[in-house]
Amino acid sequence: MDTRSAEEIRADLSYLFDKASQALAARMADSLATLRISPRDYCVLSKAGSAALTQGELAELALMDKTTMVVTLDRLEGDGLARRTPSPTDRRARIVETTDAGYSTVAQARTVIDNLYADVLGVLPAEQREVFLDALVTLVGPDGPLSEVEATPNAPRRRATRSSRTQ
Amino acid sequence: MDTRSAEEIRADLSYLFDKASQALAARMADSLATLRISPRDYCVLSKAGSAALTQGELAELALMDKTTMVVTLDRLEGDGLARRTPSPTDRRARIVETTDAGYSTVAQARTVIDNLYADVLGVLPAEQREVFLDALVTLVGPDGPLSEVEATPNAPRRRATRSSRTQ
DNA sequence: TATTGTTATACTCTATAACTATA
DNA sequence: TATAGTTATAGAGTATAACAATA
Repeated sequence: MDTRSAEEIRADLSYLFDKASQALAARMADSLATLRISPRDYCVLSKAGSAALTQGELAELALMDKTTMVVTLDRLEGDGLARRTPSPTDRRARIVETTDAGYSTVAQARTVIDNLYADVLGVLPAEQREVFLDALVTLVGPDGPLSEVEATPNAPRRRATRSSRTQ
Repeated sequence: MDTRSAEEIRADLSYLFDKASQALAARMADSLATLRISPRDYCVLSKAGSAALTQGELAELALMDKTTMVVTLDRLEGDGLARRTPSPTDRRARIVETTDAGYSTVAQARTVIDNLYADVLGVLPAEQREVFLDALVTLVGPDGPLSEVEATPNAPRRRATRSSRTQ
């Protein structure tokens, strides 16, 4: 797979983070697939459960676009895990509620995820595990060098006009 | 940004890895943009430099599709950083060479990346830094729980036939 | 006029299929 | 027949624009 030496790989922080992130995401998706939901479904469902939020509020909380939320809720509602109820105070808005089946799925998902994290972090001795997590929180936390996700997520994503379609 | 408590965030391994990976990728892209290249450009350019590889070999080494390599090399060649030369032994194949400008850019990029990594890891005390990197290598390494990227990268990505276009 | 949720659609990214020229 | 590189394009994901109903 990788023809580089162990030292070279250890020095490649981007590779280490990317691989860790992707591999864990893949295992997470596989695990949650047994419950017929995606990681995003879990994210939305678990956040919707407690509070009575509108779609827009939920989208903001889950850091996704409102149009992506529409698609996600369409599927969750179709699968009987969530429900859209008209807001009593604003006839434009719709409150997202988790169904009983949804609560059950979220509970099972929590167990699945806990087991996954335990399995992954279990390979590290307890002491090293704590140091590792502390370091990760330091890097990613509000004052850390990996705090911001800002800038250049992809490309401008602007709609093409006749004049901008130069490339 | 994140309304969760510090403990909740510390317990969310997916979030920590995703944010670390994305934030570092963003900083990397920003840094390399000053040299007018993308992270992928650097990856290809640095691997092409030493050996005299064909496009296909280079694509395999860089873990990308040969069609993606074509697009990448089109741009690198257009920018005068790489060159395609006919293979002396196989008239179908083309050897990828790094130009003098390409070598210069790679050298500058290495410095930029080294500085970035030093800046990021510099927030950790030396001892913690070593424990952290050891742990990361353990998790991601060949015998670790985050070794494989396998399975379900996205969706099947098969061309639609009349019968499969059910969804 | 501004905002909520929806629909339609455009843009990026990446990979599959088909093609040309060799082997 | 099989393979290297190319081109065309499909598929997935996600965001922008426009719209209807309501504030």
